[in-house]
Amino acid sequence: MVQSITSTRKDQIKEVAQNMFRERGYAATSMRDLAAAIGIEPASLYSHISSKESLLKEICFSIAKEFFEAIAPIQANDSDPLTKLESAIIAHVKVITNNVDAAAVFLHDWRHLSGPDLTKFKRMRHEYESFFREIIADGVKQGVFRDAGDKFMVLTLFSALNWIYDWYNPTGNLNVEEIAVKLGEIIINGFKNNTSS
Amino acid sequence: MVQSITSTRKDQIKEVAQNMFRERGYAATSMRDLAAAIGIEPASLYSHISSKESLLKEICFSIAKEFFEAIAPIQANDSDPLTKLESAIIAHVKVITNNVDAAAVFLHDWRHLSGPDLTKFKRMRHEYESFFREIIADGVKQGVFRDAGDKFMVLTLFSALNWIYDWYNPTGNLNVEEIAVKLGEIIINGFKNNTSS
DNA sequence: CCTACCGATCGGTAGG
DNA sequence: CCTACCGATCGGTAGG
Repeated sequence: MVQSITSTRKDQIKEVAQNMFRERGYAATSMRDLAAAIGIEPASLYSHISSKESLLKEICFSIAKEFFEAIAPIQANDSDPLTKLESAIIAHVKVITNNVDAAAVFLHDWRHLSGPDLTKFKRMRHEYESFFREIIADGVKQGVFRDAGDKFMVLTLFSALNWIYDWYNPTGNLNVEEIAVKLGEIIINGFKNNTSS
Repeated sequence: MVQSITSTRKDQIKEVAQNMFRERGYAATSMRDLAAAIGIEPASLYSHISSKESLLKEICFSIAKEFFEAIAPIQANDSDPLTKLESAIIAHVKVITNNVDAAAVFLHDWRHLSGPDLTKFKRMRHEYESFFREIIADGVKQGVFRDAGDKFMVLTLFSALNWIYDWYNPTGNLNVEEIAVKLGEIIINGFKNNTSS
């Protein structure tokens, strides 16, 4: 019913959809649920979007863009693997905590994309992960990180980072910066090669 | 069509359901999909189960039971927090990797439980997490773990562990034991208080 | 375990 | 953005 001043109706649909998709899942959210939450008739949604899946597509790809933009400055920069990984972790965590709903949809409901969108999504995700994998591989090569296998380490890294949306509470007593830094510390400490220290 | 010798039709339904729920999600899996995969008519499913949700319930609670059984011997034992956490992590990871499908359903689709089952599920999960939280709190108190806040640490711990179902491949080149131990090492190393070393 | 079927709900369209 | 509506599919039951 109430529409914020800066957002169009389409943005509002996207926001409400993100929230409902996160809470109930894409498949379990009907267009009727969505319309009711916004306060319009179900059929009216189609004046702004072309299909339920197109809505999912937009959510997934716009948050993907945020992830890439967040790591771009780090990619450009040529610091050591440790500093680089630390910045990348913080950047990644910030994107998630600043967009919990969209991040949850991105991390789960992408499965419901189909055809070329699904293919494109997987390609992007792989590219994104490669950035982290390379930093880790460099760190291992330079002896700063223990060698647990870079593939395994990336998986562990994203495992630790990607579950945040499940428990992060924007109104809780930990702020984004604190979470990002603390989480980064724990993981990096876990990766560090301290057999030699 | 083909029914394994040791399992009843009901077990078979449960197994196929676990797999389909994991792959497509509970809401996106229809009883018709399930019946087709088994090779019987949709209506015939109801000779063995009472409803779609009861199937979800059985999956969620039987894996919950496995989690509790896995940590029971560790609970009984009174070793130091470090050893205890290590064993608990390994036990937890083993349950997940030995039951990837059920674990995925347990970790995600429990949301679709309702009424008293949902309440009971949440209570059990909280109890399970408390076991880990206490070990961590002890470790922090004794100075073996850094103090990042035990609530935050448990969240980080489960974040790192619970995503495994998403990438673990039973036919891959890492076996369960290796994954469990390596993952445990990384996390515990991350928790360790090495400012004093 | 099957045939036959139910009411409810789904995503989406036509036409204004 | 709404009214009116479509064909398809849903979980599940009756009765054998």
